[in-house]
Amino acid sequence: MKILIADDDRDLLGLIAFALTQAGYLVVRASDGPAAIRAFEEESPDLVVLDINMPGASGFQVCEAIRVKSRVPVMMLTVRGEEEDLVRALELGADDYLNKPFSPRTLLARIKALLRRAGVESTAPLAVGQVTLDVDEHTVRIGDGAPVRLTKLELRLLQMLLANAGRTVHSDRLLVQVWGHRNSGDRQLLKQLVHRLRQKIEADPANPVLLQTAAGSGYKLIVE
Amino acid sequence: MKILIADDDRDLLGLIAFALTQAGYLVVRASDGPAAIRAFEEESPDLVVLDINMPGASGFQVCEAIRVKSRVPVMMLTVRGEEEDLVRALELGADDYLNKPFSPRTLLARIKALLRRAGVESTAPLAVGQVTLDVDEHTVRIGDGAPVRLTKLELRLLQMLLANAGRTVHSDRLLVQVWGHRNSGDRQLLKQLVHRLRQKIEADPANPVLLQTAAGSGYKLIVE
DNA sequence: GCGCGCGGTAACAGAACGGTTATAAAGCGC
DNA sequence: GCGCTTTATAACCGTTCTGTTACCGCGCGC
Repeated sequence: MKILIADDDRDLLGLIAFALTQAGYLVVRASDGPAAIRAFEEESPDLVVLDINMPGASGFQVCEAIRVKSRVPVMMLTVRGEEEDLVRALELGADDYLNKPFSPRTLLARIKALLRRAGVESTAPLAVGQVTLDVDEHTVRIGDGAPVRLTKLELRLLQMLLANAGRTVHSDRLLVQVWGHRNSGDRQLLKQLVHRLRQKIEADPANPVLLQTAAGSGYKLIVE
Repeated sequence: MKILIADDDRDLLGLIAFALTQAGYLVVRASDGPAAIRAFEEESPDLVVLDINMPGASGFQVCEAIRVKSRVPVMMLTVRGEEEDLVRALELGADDYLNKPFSPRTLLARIKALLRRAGVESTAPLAVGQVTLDVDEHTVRIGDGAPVRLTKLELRLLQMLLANAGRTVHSDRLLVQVWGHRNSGDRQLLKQLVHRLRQKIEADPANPVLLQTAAGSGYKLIVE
């Protein structure tokens, strides 16, 4: 699990990096905006921690640049009291924020929660009920059938449904998690993706058993 | 999603309630400490917003009372500069705080982030008396009957009635909460929706037991 | 009686929704 | 470039949902 941290305060950067490394994460550092954007593109981390106040490009700009091409979880570091900054960050697509000063323990807890929510916590083969998902290989196996190859989007969709197995996941949330945007007009994309995924994982795609529709809200994966 | 707001400033209370209602949340109000604790127990909200300075029992006491029996997310409203209040609130288990004065937009962004962080996004089935409402699945169960699918509007209506179970909800309020407008000519919409909902949840739709008419004002849900 | 307001019911049409198919555009290895 | 896979866009169809119109029955004041 790779985490990118961007902050111009070298001491703080070192402290955070130490804490995260201890916790078993791989840490990439950047100490200004442009470096952060470059590092993001080169390293494609699983999570990004951004300070708002940075030389070069502010955390806002970095967040915006990241959001254009990715839905990776972003955590913002803010100064207490700067409400407007905070709101702007959240509206730009940041997933969580943390007021300075904070304890490394708090940061770690938040990062874990964020990763869990994004469903990227474990890269190992993920098995729930009949469905066994191998994220590295981009394959699923249903029961003891042959592994089936999935595309990037199919994988992400299935990952989300698997992370919430048995519960309904709303279309809007799926749109955000899979594509990173929420234009409600893009329901067609989801329709298509679900259709294609059903062709691959359902014994009878016309009568889905695993990937069921929750009319009016979204989809859910049935496991027993 | 139900939110309890406790503040002794009626104007502020109204403003917040309006903003949150517009954003699609169900709002429960309290204007002093004891009322807040009572409301918390009766309504079991998904999130609580507490002013620190309140007559009866301070926000601290309310927060403490809530924390004894629940881990629901709590947001404190503080006056800027009162650092020790803030620290005390966080130690008592508050999850976030907001300095007065704040904009409704700020509050909304923070509440969203807090809900996300708490992972409350998927609401557990909401049960009052005979009626069990599962918002995610868009279904109700009456007693131990089979789950019945509801449409979006039916769900919203039932949600509103359930949130005010036992009390009459005025037609105008239902119109605003369900459709977002108040053209009094639109009573017919409500009539229809009530009719359709009764077909689904009443054993004998012609003689409603659960969803009763309050002649001249509105409707109410009977629970015992 | 009559007219009137109110709530309940029925019926229908347009909109919205989900599934499916077809086709275009983008990405990628060669 | 070429061919293949993946992704996006559009169109069609059947079903469900929703808004509208109309009508019925009841209570009430006149």
